[in-house]
Amino acid sequence: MTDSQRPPDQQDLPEQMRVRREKRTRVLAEGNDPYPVEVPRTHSLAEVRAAHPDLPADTETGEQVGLTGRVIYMRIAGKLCFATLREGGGTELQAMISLAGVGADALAAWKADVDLGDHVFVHGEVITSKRGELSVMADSWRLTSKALRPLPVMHKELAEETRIRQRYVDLIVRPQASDVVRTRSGVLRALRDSFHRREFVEVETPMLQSLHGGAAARPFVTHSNAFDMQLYLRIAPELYLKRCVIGGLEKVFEINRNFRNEGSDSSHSPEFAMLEFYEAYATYNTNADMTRKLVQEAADAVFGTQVVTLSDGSDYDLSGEWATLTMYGSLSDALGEEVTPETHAEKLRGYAKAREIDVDPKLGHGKLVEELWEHLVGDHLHAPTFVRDFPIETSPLTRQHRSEPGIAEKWDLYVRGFELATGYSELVDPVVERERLTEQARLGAAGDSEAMQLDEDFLRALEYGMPPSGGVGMGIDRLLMALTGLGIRETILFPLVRPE
RNA sequence: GGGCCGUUAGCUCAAUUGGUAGAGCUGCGGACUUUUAAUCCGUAGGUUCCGGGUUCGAGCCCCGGGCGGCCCA
Repeated sequence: MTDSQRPPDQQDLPEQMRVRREKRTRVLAEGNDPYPVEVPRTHSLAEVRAAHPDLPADTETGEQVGLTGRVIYMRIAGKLCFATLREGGGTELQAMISLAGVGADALAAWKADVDLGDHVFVHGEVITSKRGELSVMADSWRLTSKALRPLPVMHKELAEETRIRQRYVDLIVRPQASDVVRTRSGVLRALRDSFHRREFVEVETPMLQSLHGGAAARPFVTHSNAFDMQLYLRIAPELYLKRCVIGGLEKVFEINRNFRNEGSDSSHSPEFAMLEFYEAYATYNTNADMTRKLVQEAADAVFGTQVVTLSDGSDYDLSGEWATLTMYGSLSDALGEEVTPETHAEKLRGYAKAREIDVDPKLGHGKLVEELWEHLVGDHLHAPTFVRDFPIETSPLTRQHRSEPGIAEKWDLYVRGFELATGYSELVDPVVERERLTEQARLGAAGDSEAMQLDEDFLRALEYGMPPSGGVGMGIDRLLMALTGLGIRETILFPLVRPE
C-alpha cells in the first residue's frame, strides 16, 4: 500500500503533514470551512495585472477585488504579512494582510492557519506597495483549500522521477512544466487547423482491434468479456484510415494514441500520440511537402517562427525546403561501397562487421540496409532531412517504386537524428498486397513478433478499389521533441511509470 | 536483456580511512506594518530504499532484491 492510499494515521505522519491536518481540524472547529464550495472571486490575477500595467509605487486605486490563488511564498513582518499568490496560468500577484486592513483576529488566523501551498481568497483594494509591487491590500481573507502536504522548495528543481511520478507537483512548482502542456495543446490545434484549411476530415478509428496491423511492432493483448475474444490495443490506425479512403473519404486524418509493447527510453513510450493522414491522388512526393508545411505551420502558430529555440538554448532551423537523401545513395556514400537492392546480405554483414556494428545474423537484405543506414547515416543527421526510397521487403504496405526495382516509394523524416515521420505512396493493388501480407503472416508464424497479421477484411476492402493515395504517420510526442528539444517523457504529461 | 551510476529529514543535497547522521529551504516558538526565496533569535525533524552478511562498530564493505538515470543491445 502506498503512502497516499493509507488512511491518515496521525502517529505515522511526518511532522509537517501532522501540523497541517491539525490546522484543518482547528479551522473546522472554529466554524470555518477550509474547503468552501464557492467564493466571491471577481477577477483573475492576470486580469488585475492587465488592468494595472504600470502603477507608480505606493498607489491606492480604490478598486475593490476578490482574488484567489495558491500561496507560494510568504513573508511576515509583524503586523503586516505578504503572500505571493499564483494562479493556474502562472500569473502571480502579491497579497498584503495587515492589522489595519483585517483586524487582529483575522491577522492572527492568517499567521496560524496558512501554509505554503494553500489556496486562499483575498478581498480588498488593488494597490502598489512602497516598493512598487502590484498587490491586493486585504480587508478580508479565507482559506479556499487547505493543503495537507508541504510544497517542495520552490527554488530548487524537483528530482526528475518526482517530476514525472507526481506531475501535479511539477506543474505547481515549475511554470515550464505547464508551458510544455500549453505548447502541446497549441501544436495539436495548429495541426488540426492546417488539416481543416486543406479540407481534411478528422476521423476516429478503433483502438481495440481483433488483428494487429499497419506497422511492425509488438502489440499489447487484452480480452473482451462480452465477445469472449482476444483483442489488441492498436499499434497503428493505418488499415482503418485506408478503409476510409476506399469509402470515398479522400482526405482523412486521425490524431490518437497508439500502443506498442516495446522498450521505453528517451525517445520511445509504450503509449504515444500519432498523427496519420491519407489523401487520394497524393504521392510520397506531395505528402513530404505537406508534412514539411504541417511542421512549419505548427512552429509558426505556437512560437511565431520557424527557427525554434530548444531547451538547451540552441536554435533549430525548420524553415525553407528540407534536405533529401536516398537510402541506398547515402549509405553507399557513407560506406564508400556501392550498395543496391541487389547487394547480397552476406556482403552487407561484412560491411557491418568491418565497422563493428552488431547485427542479428538472421536479418535479410532489407533490415541490414536499414540497420547500417541508421548507424552510418541516420544517427548523424541533424538538420531536417527526408530519406527516400527504402528496401521493398521491409515496407509491406508501400508501393513499388515507379521506376527502380527492389525499392519502395517510402520516406522517413529525420530531425536531430531521430525519426519524426514516415510517408508512402500507398500500395493499392489488392493482389500484391495479399502476397505481402501473406509473407508477413508467414514471418509471424516463424516467430517474428513484429510481423503483421493477415487482415482479410482489409484485403476485401482493397478489392473494392482504392484510389492512388499517399499516407503519412507522424509521432506527436516526437513533434514536440523536435520543436522544443525536450525528452519524450517531458512532452507526455503522465508517462507510464512502474508503481512505487 | 547487459554494463555503469544513483537511492540519506517534507524538498534539494552533504557526511574524510568503517567510529556520535549534517546543511539550506520548509515546519514549530519568538521579534518585526513595505517584504520580494524577507530578515534576525531559538527549536524540532531520520526504518540512511528493502532483506541478509562481515565487523567491537556499517549511510559507507560484501551478497540478493526494489525503484530510477545514463550507455549498449
